[in-house]
Amino acid sequence: MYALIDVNSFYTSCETIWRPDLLNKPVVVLSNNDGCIISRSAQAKRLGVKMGAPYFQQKALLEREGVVVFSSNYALYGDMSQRVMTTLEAMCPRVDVYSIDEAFADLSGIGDLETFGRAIRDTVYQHTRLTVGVGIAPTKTLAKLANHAAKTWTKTGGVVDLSSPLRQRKLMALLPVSEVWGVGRRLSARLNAMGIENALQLAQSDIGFIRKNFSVVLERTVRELRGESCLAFEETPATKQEIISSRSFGKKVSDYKEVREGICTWAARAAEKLRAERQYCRYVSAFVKTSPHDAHAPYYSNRAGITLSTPTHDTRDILAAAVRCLEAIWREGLHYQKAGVMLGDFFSQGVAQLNLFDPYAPKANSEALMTVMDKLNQQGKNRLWFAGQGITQAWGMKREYLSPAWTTRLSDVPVCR
DNA sequence: TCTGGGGTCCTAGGACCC
DNA sequence: TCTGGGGTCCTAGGACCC
Repeated sequence: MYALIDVNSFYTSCETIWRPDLLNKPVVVLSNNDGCIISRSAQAKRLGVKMGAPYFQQKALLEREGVVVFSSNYALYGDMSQRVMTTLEAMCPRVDVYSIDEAFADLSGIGDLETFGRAIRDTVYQHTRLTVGVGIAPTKTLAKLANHAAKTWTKTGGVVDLSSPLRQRKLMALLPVSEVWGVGRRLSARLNAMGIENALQLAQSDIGFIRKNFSVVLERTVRELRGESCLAFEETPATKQEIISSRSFGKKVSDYKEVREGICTWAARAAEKLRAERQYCRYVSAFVKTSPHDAHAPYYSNRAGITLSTPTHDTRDILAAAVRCLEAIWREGLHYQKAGVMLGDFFSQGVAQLNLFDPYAPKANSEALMTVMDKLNQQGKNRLWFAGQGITQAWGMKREYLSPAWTTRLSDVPVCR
């Protein structure tokens, strides 16, 4: 059984903890550049303030209703998130941190689930003054649904135990498909057109039909709704596969130098993140966009990427590559709204640097790897750093090329992240 | 005038090789 | 030069999440 624990109105709650005078007042938090509303207190929601809406569109409403507005403070939210997760980790045997304000917990071996859910709620509140909702169910997708119910219906006291299939069906019949985790706007529209309107109908639809008309992703969702666990519990965070650093300019920019400056700043930031991950990258790309909202000018969005011959984490290399990309996509006379840098194709430093064989040969065979492993074991060097997709990618190899024999062998080696 | 900043996964289609 | 199928690899784009 899983629990999904998530903090109510996380960003606004973080702000109001330090401002008791704002308790029970309408409060919102804005995105970078004060562009959009990304968090609302319960009172702000009640006033009809929309999630994700541009600030300038809601400004009149906010002023009229006396809503208190904060710019975002990610350092604070990160810190508060840490405290919540630490509390959860102390209470639950295994915790899968899903985002800054939510985590799945494995509840196997716990007797009274609902009582335990309340204990989580109370303890997190004592430690952080933040209120969480707890949804309990046999799969992640159902736990999400239970959590939604816990938040929507106050009489639940913020905890919903959905272990019984009967209760699962009852709840699903009440919820529109759009509330299901993994079903967004587009999918909802398509499902509705086929007569699938609530979560229960989705759960009872034919797997083959879903697979044929949609994708394996939605198939997994359907199975999860039926109580078949398809999404793995991930205690250790997966290594990143790409790093993005980007920002809106907050105004229209047409000067090449100004855009280039932005690209350089973000390239440097991306390189920092890369080093913090102890990774090296081979792929560097830059992108620019004009405003998609401007009705008078045509929309332009482009990106270009370069694959370097050697993986690097050096700011200068990454910056130079990003500027070369920018030169390829730059168009004179446009008003740019946003630009950024993306890094990918990660490698890790480690065995590859022993030069026992060409680390980037695409089809290096598993025999060679076995030799490397043996040598490492002999030398007592059993600490490796793996890349994005584990060691397969560190060597520029595909998983298919690996024999099961040495995959097993690998599991004996401690992995450092 | 002002419209976030990250991420993930999957699929289709083109290039290329045999 | 024509024809064609099968396979791999890569990229772009779509959809979703918070």
